[in-house]
Amino acid sequence: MSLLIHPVAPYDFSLSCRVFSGGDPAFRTFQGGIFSQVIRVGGDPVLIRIRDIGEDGDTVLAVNILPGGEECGYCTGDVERCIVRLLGLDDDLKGFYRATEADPVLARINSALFGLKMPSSETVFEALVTSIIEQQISTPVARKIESRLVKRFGEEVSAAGRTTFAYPRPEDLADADPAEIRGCGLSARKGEYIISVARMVKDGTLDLESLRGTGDSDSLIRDLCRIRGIGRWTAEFVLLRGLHRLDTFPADDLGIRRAIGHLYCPGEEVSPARAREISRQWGEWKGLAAYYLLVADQHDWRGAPRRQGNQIQ
DNA sequence: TACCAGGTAAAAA
DNA sequence: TTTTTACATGGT
Repeated sequence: MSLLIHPVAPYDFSLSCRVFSGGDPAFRTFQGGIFSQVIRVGGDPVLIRIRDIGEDGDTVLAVNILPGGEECGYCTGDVERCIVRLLGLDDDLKGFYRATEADPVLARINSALFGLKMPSSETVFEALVTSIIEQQISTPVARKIESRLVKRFGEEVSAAGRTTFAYPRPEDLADADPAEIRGCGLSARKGEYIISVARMVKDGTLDLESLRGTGDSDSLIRDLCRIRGIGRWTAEFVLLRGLHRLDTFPADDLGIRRAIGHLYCPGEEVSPARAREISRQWGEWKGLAAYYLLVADQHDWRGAPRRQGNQIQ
């Protein structure tokens, strides 16, 4: 099975997927121009592989879906909607570029990273688990731990001669043995947070998906912070990655403050308050601006990454 | 070898 | 009320 998707221009597929290169092929990766990940369609896990077959700067995405036999009951429309959300294909970057052109630092970055869109997680729950894993530890370490968690608790899909895994659902983690989560490299404490959130979602106490499109970002952050294990930093990343709220600016984040330091005030320590102050000029696009700054900082303008393996998603 | 890294909740002061 | 402390792993 296959389908074609035409993203809203401008969109640079290869640049936008670079964040996934180095990812575990058993879970999600970008390798040889192909993005691959297991997603759920109608509850069933399928492996999707995406490449850009557009010509003359026009981006057209060809999606290969496995398994692809007639007996597979999925609807390609659902697959398309999922991918559009996953890669942010409907986002219109022109509005962002216009809103930030007065900032000379960002204006330069925007032209270097023209067509970069911010991806999202498939579910809000996934964004929450990822963000809990990333608390305090470095990104490369977090990715390794997450990869172990996915392979241990995610549903397996065998296709194209490879074994891949869907991201664990709440029901996959709700009754997990804490020792096994601990065995993936998480602290016992983070394991408690994850199991407790998974149970609340499973038994219906907490409906994370219903947060989409409801309420202003500040009240969503306040609501999420009531959950044990979720502080402001985690809540803001859930909004950014899980709800694709491009106005959310995680000012407490060390990486963002470091990027602002490098790009706006070299040699200076940037406090969260100072970071917030600088972000004010980006209005409703603060979150996407932060993403651009992180990518620019990591890739050292337009060359090789500054630090190998240090990636955002 | 230590020490630090996209934090958080609980303990101690 | 505000300030420490423990936590996990892997890179430097």
